[in-house]
Amino acid sequence: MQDRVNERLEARSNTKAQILSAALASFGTAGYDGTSLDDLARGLGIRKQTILYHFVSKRGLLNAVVDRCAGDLTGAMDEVLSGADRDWERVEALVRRVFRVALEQPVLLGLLREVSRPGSPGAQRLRNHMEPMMARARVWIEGEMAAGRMRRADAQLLLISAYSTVVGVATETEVLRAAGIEPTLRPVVQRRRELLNFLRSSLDPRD
Amino acid sequence: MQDRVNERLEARSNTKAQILSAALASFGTAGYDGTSLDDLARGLGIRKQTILYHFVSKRGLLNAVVDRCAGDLTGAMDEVLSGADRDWERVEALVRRVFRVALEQPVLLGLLREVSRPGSPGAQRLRNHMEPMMARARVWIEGEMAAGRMRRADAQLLLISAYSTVVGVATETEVLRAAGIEPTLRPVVQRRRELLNFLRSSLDPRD
DNA sequence: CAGGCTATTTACCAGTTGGTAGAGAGCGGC
DNA sequence: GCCGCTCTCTACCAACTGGTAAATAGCCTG
Repeated sequence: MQDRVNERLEARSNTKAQILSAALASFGTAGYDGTSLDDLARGLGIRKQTILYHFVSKRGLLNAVVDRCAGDLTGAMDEVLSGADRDWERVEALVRRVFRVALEQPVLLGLLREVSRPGSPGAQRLRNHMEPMMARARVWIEGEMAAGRMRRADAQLLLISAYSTVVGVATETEVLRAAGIEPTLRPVVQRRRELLNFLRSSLDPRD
Repeated sequence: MQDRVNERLEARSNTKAQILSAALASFGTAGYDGTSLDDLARGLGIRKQTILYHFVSKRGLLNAVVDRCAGDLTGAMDEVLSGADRDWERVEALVRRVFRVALEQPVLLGLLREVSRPGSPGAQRLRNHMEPMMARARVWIEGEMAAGRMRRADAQLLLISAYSTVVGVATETEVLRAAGIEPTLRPVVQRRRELLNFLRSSLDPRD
């Protein structure tokens, strides 16, 4: 009996999850406007109305996708910000953790890129997710600066610079592919190193 | 008589040029799929069929826009590559020149971003424009390396890294705006400095 | 077995999309 | 005065868009 309930719950989340991940991929590559619900459904072997049943509207689907991605990101950042690392080590851990998420889920980067366009539907929603996390990071950094454990700098601008570097990885991967080069880890690792260097030179008091 | 001819020619290029720049702005902000010919025409106070008369199809319009932008970019690069600067100075001049184009025409960056997505219509066309210029730059850099005037490095990867940094400026501007910060020159200048530092540390033999 | 809930379907719709066909206006050359 | 060229327009269309309404089937509970 309970098995049956589980089975149905699994079946539900299965369809829903499949729609979600297919939508993530499509929004991230073809863009929001470039994605049609009919195509999406066809790709999954279901009818468009099933998508609308689960997510009410195309906009609702986008929101759900954004929510999931933002959750993955803020969750990862949360782990680090609740962790034991301190001072500069924490900054480094944060960067490495975010890059790890990005590398594990390349499609996530595509969506991030698509949705960071101002005026894009979902831009506001992404911002609502990221802002508290950014504010938290900012408060922490500014605290470190005040305590003399980090050099003084514009924390806000620093964070945005870091964020856009991560999104920029998506751009670079695409440029590489467009240039006919199968993307490797190398440029990504290089970007990460650049970002770490930049942050270290801005923040590390030992420099 | 000749006046009349000129007037007509001017009128022609006027409409066509207006369509072109409006399309550039719309493709760069709303994206290709997010741009409708009807809206575009309405914004210009003309009928959609006038657009189609001048550019045959929506795709044709995109191609024309890409051609213009790529022309601006390769033209700028061409100037420098035909100029008097040598060695590292030439690299620096190249970077500064390209950034100048990007700053003078922010919409161009938006289009570049839109069109660098692989699978995007126009991606191939952009590539066809950029490739010869990239190849030329690469040959030159590799020559400098062989002559010992630059340090050895992967010229191809270096160029792509530089290119995606420029495109990344578009991303950053948008992220800034999405974060509610009116974009200023500062982050752009910073990106340019970062890129120059990166290139210098990779190429300048004096380092 | 009746009733209700969940999930998916078929049938349908109004609005928008890019694009075609063709008419008309203004002009210069013959 | 008429032809032909360039440019812009009106009229129209088939295909597709996101979305609504309602039917159906399977399952659990009472």
